[in-house]
Amino acid sequence: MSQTKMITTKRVTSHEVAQQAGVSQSTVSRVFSRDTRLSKTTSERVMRVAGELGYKPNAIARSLSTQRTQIIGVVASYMTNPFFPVVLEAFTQRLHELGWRVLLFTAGKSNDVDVLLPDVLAYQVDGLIIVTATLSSQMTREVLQRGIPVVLFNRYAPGSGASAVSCANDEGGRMVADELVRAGHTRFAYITGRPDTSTNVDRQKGFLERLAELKVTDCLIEPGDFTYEAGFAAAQRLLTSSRPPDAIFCANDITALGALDAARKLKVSVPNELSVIGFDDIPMGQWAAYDLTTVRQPLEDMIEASIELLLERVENTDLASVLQFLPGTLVRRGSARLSP
Amino acid sequence: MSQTKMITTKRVTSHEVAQQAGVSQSTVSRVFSRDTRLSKTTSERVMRVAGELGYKPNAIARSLSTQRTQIIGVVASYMTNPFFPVVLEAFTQRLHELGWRVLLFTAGKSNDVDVLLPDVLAYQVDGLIIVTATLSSQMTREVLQRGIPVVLFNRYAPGSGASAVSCANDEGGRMVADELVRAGHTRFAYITGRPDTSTNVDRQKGFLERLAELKVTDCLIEPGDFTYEAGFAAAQRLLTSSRPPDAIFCANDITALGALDAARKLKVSVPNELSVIGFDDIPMGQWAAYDLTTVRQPLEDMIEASIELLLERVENTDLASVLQFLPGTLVRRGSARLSP
DNA sequence: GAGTTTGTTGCAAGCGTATGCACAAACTAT
DNA sequence: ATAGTTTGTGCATACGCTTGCAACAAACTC
Repeated sequence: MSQTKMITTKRVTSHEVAQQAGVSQSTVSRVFSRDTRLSKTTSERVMRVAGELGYKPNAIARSLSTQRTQIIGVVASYMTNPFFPVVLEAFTQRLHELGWRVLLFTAGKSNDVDVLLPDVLAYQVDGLIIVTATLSSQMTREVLQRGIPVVLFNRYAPGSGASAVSCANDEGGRMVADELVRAGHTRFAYITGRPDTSTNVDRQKGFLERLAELKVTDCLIEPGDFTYEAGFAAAQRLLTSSRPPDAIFCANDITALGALDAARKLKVSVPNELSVIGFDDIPMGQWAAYDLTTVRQPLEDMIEASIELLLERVENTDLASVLQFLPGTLVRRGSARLSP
Repeated sequence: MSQTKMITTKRVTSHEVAQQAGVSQSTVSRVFSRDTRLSKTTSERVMRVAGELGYKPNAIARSLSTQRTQIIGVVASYMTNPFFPVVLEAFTQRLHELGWRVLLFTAGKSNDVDVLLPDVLAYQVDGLIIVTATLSSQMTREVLQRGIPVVLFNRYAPGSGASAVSCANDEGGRMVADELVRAGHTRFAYITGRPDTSTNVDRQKGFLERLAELKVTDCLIEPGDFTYEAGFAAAQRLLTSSRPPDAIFCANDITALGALDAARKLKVSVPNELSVIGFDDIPMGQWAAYDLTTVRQPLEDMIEASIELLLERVENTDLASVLQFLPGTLVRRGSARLSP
């Protein structure tokens, strides 16, 4: 069908460079793969000719030949939560610095992760980073069986065979409980994220466990889904109830911002009448309008760890999977009362 | 060096499927490229065997053979401005639906667009979408010379040979001027974005031109850079000056949010004492804390147009480049006074 | 029943690069 | 001078797939 005459396009290949430079194609190839045992003379001549012709090695052909694409697949979505774009940008940037390319996939309403995974695999990615959603265990198995290492970021699935890097979410939840109790709060609430995520489960678990240890039993659980809107609605429900809480821990920052705006709308004074604490430490938390107290995830370290874990396993497929939890730190700002 | 024994990994190729199914390799290939003239019998048998063996066509090999990678390169950065993540997600999603993959590149401090472009090219992308930053004209030329169509999103560079899709920014600026003047404002200000972007230039130009047409000459220009922090600082400077404006037009929404927070901090009542209007219509503008009046970019249409423009040119390299401007719409919310 | 058309499938030549092996030239050591 | 070593380059094949061309059997046509 599309038999358009390709008049202009003239891809320069290593053969042409070789011919112009009076060497063999293999020599050109060796020049570009920095093969040591090449005379400076030829090397330079080839480079010069290549430059003149505008030759760039064809990464696709190289991939086919080396059985390595130097491509990492990244699955990320929910870009309306500012946490993910920042993570994505950092990953892309860092991987690029290390000589890897990023093939981006976004899960969404129409396409589940499991649905788009075959496409990921078709492109022979050397490794896979999953920032949003989780793979079905069946899919994980299929991927790992092909010898493609997987790292889950900010989530984990023990026994799946996938490695994972996550914040120590339970510990974070405990820190928040400590902080709020120490500040003298008595009536607590937790606004959840999506209930099927390890992130939400652990934050909630740590929070409630620590509260129990401190002999606090008065904690409402209000359902949310990690969004601003859910946070707003949940906080509104809580604050207009017969016995409103004086401290709210939110499953993530964006939820907390929603909660803060609900408080503002209801003229509930923060932090005098109400403390709100989030989780993530997204840039917006620092904005004057919010000044959000939160648990900071050690993003840089988490990303660095993820990449290291992944690339190690790209090099050596036999390495066992690893779960890694990095500690968060409480960042005290204006949205939560301080202990006296 | 890395001569690890690949014990587990057994990539299934079309040859193996062919052998198992008792047909030739080409037949297997034809089955997977939906070649019509194949008997149902063989077709189904091949499919069944392929399923059993877990065969997926190797996209890399296919790319090499067809001279088409089905990969679109996307350059995007500044993920802290919520506008871009949303755009990126939409692009990725839509392109995936249409059977294309996205290779993501982020420009940044260390790597300019021009620096990472060679890498983009090495992977033989079939097309290029640039969401952030602009290419140097030299680079654009080099890309286009290779027959790789380029679409600039939300920015343009006339005469570069690259197509572009953008909001009618000047018209948007004019709409804002109209709205603010009609509401009875008299002392205006514009907080700029990065001055070297078409986006900023056009919004400013339209705004000022329309003000001039309406016989308004009193408009301060305060430098910004499309960030919250710059908006906050600029608004603070403006509002604490000897003769503060009563209406501020911001180069984009995130700047406007900063301006609103500055006003809040300085106890300047919005919209009574001050109107603020942004540009983009990011989701956060709807939040209760801001309720931002703004010019909405027709994102869906812009993305659809970009993709159409790009894919057209992937099919037919000879098509001339096109600049396309889609009209924005004023979204009236609470941050700007309404006309009486 | 010979000639023609139609529908299926196989053969084989690429696509652009990497790399083991062979070999010539230039040294080093006897 | 000879044998052994090092250094630099080319040859040829492989990577997994697509696709033009040809082969062939089956189904028609007259």
